Amino acid sequence: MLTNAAWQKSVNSLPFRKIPQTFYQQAVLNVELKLLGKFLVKREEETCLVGKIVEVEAYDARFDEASHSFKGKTARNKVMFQEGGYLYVYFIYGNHFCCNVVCDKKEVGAAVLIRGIEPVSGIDVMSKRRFGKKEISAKELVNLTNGPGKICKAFGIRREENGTPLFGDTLFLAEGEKIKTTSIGITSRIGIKKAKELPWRFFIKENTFVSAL
DNA sequence: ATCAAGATTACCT
DNA sequence: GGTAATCTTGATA
Repeated sequence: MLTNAAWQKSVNSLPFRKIPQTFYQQAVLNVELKLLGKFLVKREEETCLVGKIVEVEAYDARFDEASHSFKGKTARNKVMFQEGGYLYVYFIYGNHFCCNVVCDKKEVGAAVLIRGIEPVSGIDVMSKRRFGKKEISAKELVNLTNGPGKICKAFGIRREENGTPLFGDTLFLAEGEKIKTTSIGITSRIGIKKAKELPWRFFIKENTFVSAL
């Protein structure tokens, strides 16, 4: 186990520029658009897991019946009502965790679901968690993090990570690739029954780690 | 106390 | 393309 000072030093020496909390405190659709191409970074004891965000969906308490926050604050969704910059993690279908980036001001109740990630570093750790082995086939690789539940499994994001500040040192977002407007696809969101008409799913076109067309 | 729904995934034909 | 698995949550009584 690293000492606190050594930990701090190793975090600061990473080749990633951490996104400040103020970034998250703007309108959810603005944040959502800029999330594409950024890196999700998770520091663990032995490794550093990194992945590029390639698919996202916005949810908003104010005009969006599909959002967990639509009917107001509850024990489950209260993190969504904090000011932007925290991770909202929920458990679904008795099996899976999904993670969201909380946006906008306090009490707004808006967040962006991370649906697709292109693995960059720590792939053997992700593989072990998803498939129980470090070596995986090409077919397994494309299935590693191309869905919200798969991402949380691979990155080890569970109940304990709910409410984690994204401006801390263990789990954060970092500057990534600039994505051209022309290579961004926009559709309605996946897997919901209400508010299907809202075109709030953004993804990087042609990227293999997008969960669906 | 009971119950139905759910921001998914894996596996089947 | 279809569906079973699995259990937490929030609503209702």
